[in-house]
Amino acid sequence: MPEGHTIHRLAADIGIRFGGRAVRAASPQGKFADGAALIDGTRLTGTEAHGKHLFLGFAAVGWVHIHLGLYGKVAFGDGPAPAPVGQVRLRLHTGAGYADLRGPTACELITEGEKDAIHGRLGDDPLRTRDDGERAWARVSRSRTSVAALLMDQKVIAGVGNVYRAEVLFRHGIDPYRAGRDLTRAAWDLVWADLAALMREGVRLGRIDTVRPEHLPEVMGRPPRVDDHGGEVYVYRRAGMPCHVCGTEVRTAELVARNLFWCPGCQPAATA
DNA sequence: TAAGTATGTTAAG
DNA sequence: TTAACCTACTTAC
Repeated sequence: MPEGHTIHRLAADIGIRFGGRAVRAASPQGKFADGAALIDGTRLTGTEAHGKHLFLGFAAVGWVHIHLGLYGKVAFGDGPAPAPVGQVRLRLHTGAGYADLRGPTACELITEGEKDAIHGRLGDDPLRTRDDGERAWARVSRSRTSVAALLMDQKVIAGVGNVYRAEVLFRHGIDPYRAGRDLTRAAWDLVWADLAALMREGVRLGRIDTVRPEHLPEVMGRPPRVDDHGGEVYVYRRAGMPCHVCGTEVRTAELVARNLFWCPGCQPAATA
């Protein structure tokens, strides 16, 4: 689940459920027992997301910084909280509802200054209205690194993960191995705007859908995709299967320790 | 029961 | 560049 859209959605959902109220906090699993004890009973004063980082503000204490990593999850429930199931790092609850955090890479209490430092090392986030992609373009346009690697670099662009990376490159017919500096300004502007739109839709739907209406399965005569990541996509995890648009076999390769997917037909390597 | 996999990041070498 | 870490679920034996 966790690319930037998941985190922004969590910031909004936690804000709606618990914002402005005194909340009870506990760490049933024990790994965040000290932090939970400090915020327990204090008021949640704000929530924020930047890229894949989530910040829960408790003005009286500080910020809870959460990073879900690869398999972290938050589960919500209504009513009084039942006995915790599995490894619950942090449980927030009121009489009206609860949220359970499991498996995060990070769940820690930090100061305003430490939070600023995290923002400082993150790049532009397509989901933050204050970010326009200029800083990201400054990095991309000067880099010999592949655009596929740049899109995964949180210092360059924050919140894009393996799914959005693969899908946005497909949607713009960009060869993932093309160097950042070989992208045109116009191509970058389209990629940035598309990421903002796709991810905003991801926040709204709670899943990653990237297939244009004219390529939807009911139009193309193929069965709807059933995949555990939950959305309709062009190339992500479709290695060896025919491209929805041109029929070429989707390829996969490892790039910076992650699985890259692309269609060589729709995203041809530039020829000199 | 064990192994493998996952939308991620960091620290060690 | 490699390994480690966090959890739950699926697949293989």
